[in-house]
Amino acid sequence: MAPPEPRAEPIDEPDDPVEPVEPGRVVRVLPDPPAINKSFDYLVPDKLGDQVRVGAMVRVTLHGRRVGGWVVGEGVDPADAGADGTQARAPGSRRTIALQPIAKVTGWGPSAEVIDLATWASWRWAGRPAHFLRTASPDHAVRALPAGATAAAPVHLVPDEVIDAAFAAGQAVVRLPPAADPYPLVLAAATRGNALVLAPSAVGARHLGLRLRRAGVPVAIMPRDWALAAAGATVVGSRAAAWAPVHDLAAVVVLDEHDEGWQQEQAPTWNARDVAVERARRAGVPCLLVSPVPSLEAQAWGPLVVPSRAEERDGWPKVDVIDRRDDDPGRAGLFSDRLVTALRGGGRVLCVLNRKGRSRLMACTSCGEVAHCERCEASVVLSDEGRFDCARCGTVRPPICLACNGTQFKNLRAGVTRVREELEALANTPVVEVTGDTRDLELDDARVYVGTEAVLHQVASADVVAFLDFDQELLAPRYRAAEEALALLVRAGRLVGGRRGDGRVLVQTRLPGHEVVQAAVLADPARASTAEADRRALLRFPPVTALAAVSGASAPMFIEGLSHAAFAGLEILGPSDGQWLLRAADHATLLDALAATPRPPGRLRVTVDPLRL
DNA sequence: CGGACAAGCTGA
DNA sequence: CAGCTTGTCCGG
Repeated sequence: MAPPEPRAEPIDEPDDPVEPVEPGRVVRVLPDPPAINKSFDYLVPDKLGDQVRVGAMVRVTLHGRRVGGWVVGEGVDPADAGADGTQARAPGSRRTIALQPIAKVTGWGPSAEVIDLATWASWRWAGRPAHFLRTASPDHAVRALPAGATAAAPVHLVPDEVIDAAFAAGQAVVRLPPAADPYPLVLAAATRGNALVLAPSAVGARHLGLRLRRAGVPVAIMPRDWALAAAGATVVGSRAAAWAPVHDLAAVVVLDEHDEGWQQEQAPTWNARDVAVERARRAGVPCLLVSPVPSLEAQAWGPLVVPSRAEERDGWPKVDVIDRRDDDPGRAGLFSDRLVTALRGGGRVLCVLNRKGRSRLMACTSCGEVAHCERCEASVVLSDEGRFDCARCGTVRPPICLACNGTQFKNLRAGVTRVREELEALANTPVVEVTGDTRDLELDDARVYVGTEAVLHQVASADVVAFLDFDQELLAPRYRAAEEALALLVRAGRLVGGRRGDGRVLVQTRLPGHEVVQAAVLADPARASTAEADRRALLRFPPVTALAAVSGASAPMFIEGLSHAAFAGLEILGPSDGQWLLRAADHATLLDALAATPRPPGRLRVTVDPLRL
């Protein structure tokens, strides 16, 4: 033996060599580093016996080092080892394993229900269970749960046939217009027991929670009140709260279901709305998805409950459409007379100009029509070969105006900084520029703002919201562009209020007849969604199909394995820019194929339900 | 993840 | 062939 060199760090491990284990409680632990995609069995020391249960967060020794983990199973028989789902123990190998004891119990963690949900999510978004369990875990160790909150105090509930219809359906998509207050619906859910209520922004969720609390409802506001949520209360939060513990789940409500923020941007691209829906399904409790502009996904999921025509109309803003085809397609295009009047009118004006991305728009010099794809309506760009290329569906056509057969086109674009200066001159007042990374400094000083859509998030209210170039939203080369554009109008509508007030939304466009514009003008979202549903069906985009994008260094090998197995109903498209696209008629076909294909080592990025292609 | 160990690359 | 880098495997 080498001379005992003093160890740099004294690790206390008195019971080093574990002897062949006699009876005792054994639990299965999933280590916390997501890369260890495997669970292991551990012994429960007697003194920890009362704290170790499924969902407990523990620390264990793995390969000589301490890692955190979750107890995901109990009462396992160590004889039938091979602890994980991915790889069964080699047949014939009968080796007994010297089990290590659990080193420490950190505290409470996600419940068995949420652990099962994480297993489902790892299939649904091709991710690691540890990733979801991390999201589902408290940010500080929870040693003990507080006393469970008692039943809600009596609350005055406004009888409302929309609410009744929604809950009667068990699962429903509730279409409430932008200016409508969803609070009565949330309150109705909370009076049924411990509800899970999700709102897209943390601030909005907090306000909602405080409002419920004032009404006497016991409320846990996530992520701070994790322990209270686990003990029993109505749980309110934003995206991560889809994973909150809820003691005796009675109902699920997702507000602004259409919001793209529900989906996580990096893989696994899980969607909180879909997690909430699955949760409600598993618990057998009512689930309501609320939105002024229900997504096609939601509409494919559940029945639509709609308020009266009059109520819905009142909840949409007055929308003025300004047809820019009448303008000189050159410089004056961004500043219509109507806009100038609004700028000089005295109220607070927000001007929205999304200059993100490289979207170059071409307009016909003779008639002003924006060059767009004849197949899918997206804007097209002039390729080096002198043809129009559609970035969305790939259709190529000769550069001829679809409206007047003109062959001359002008490149339209404007920098936001110059626009700010011009607005300042036109309005004769200081104009503040707001972008994604603007801090909320002297924001309320100004009367006129200009910026990307961030301006709609950072300013609380306005008299006028003007979209300087709405075509950029309508024609963006993303397959969800129409839904995203309508969502912007919803946001604008909330800032200016319903049509009984004085607020207005100005839409400058060369496509005044576009169904998204018409949907807002007529307060009828169905106009947009029926047109969009047809287009998606034609192009075989979700929700008619299910998609996944595969990229990264080891993508070629993964794709090879996938195509070798020749899964029925799975299409493999690409590669384009090093990215493959997988398409199937439904998620089950797509995800079962992904799950059945071994992952090669190396970087592999699988994006299920990509928002852009 | 991170340690163990095996298989390759380099240098004299 | 030592000595080091790079890769693959595996953990209870």
